[in-house]
Parts: sequence; C-alpha cells; structure tokens
Amino acid sequence: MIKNDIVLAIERKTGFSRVKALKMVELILNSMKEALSNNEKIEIRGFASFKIVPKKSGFGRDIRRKKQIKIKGGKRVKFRPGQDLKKL
Amino acid sequence: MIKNDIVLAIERKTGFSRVKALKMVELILNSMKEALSNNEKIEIRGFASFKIVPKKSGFGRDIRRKKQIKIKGGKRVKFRPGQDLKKL
DNA sequence: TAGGACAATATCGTTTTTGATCATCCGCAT
DNA sequence: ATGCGGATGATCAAAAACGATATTGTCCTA
Repeated sequence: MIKNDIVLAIERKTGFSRVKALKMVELILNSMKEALSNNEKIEIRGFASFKIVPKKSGFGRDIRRKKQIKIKGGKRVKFRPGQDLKKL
Repeated sequence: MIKNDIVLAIERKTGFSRVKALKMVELILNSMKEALSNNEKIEIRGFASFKIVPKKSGFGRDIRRKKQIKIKGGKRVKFRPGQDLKKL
C-alpha cells in the first residue's frame, strides 16, 4: 500500500476529489510529523503510539571496510503497535 | 498528541465539522490497519514504512516467578521512519 | 463528562534492531 | 508517463526491544 492507495480509499468512501482526498492525507501526516518534530509523543488508541527517545548506540559497522564506525547520538522515533496491530 | 488533536487540526484547517474530521482520521487509520491485516506493507515516502515480519517463537521471562515463559511465534509490525522522521 | 478499555512501566534473558554505505528498486510529484 | 529523490538490503557487533502480569495512568466512546 502506498499513499495513493489511501487517497483512493478516501475518494471512494467519501466522494471527495482525488486532490481533496490527498490534501486530507497530507494534513494528517503533517500533523503527526510536526508533533514529533516538537519532541511530542503521539498516542492513538487501537492503532499505535510514537515517541521520541534519545539515541545512545555508539557503534555501527562499515560493510566494505569491515570496520566499526562511530555513531553520533541524536533522536529516534520509537514505534509501539496498538492493540489492533498486535493481534493480526 | 492524541487522536483528537489531529481531528482539531483538520477541523481548523479545512472548516470541517468535528464529526466529519474524525471520520477522515478514522478512514485513513482503518485503511492502514486493513492493509497490515492483509500482510500488506505500507510505504509512504517522507513519513515511514510499515511491514509485517514473522515473529520467532522463543522464550521470555516472568518477573514475579523469575521463570522462563514460552513465547509463541506470530506476526509483528515493523516500523521504519522515513527521511523526515530521521532528521528531527 | 465519566467510566471502561487500552497503554505505560518494571524486570531479565533471548531475539531483533541499529547504523554507514552503495547499488538497485520504487514512490509520487510534475 | 517519466525522472528524481527517497527506500531497501547486506554486513557485524553492540544496544535495545520483546514477552507476561499487575498496577497506575490516560485516551476516547457513548
């Protein structure tokens, strides 16, 4: 499923134009991205929760050179599936 | 951020009623849940991708009794943040 | 608005992810 | 429909998530 599939579903179930449906999807996704940008967690019962956590891992690995690489800390988005997504 | 915050954002930016805005959010979330239920992966550039991966059955631990517990295999939703969510 | 359903937390050993990079694949805006 | 920019996969070691359960906290439907 790609973004367009969601847009088509909206279009089909609401009668909205494709452009309007796309706008809806973008609005929602942008709201979520913005919240996460502000280090805000998102919790949607029955779907999932997203939360910003500090990144602590310090080493990775370079395949080609087969050597360890330093990884600078930062932030990550931690995803936790909700109930509906746990019992698939 | 909770579901209602998204609904309010939609309401504010589109002028939709709260009920209609809620319906939009539900539609989108349900589309995604349905896709995952069908073992379909979801990929939305700039946001994230979700994919069903098999869960290996193994062992866990019961805190109270301090004993091992059997964990039956199954499916999990694997989340991978997109570019916009990686450079927060 | 209130209560019922759902999520967070803590714990420990095993399973899974992370992270850089390049080549290949593909979403999606034009 | 086409191309550009973004996503995937592979690799290895270290770091983090997962799982059951009861309790505490909170989302969200009626």
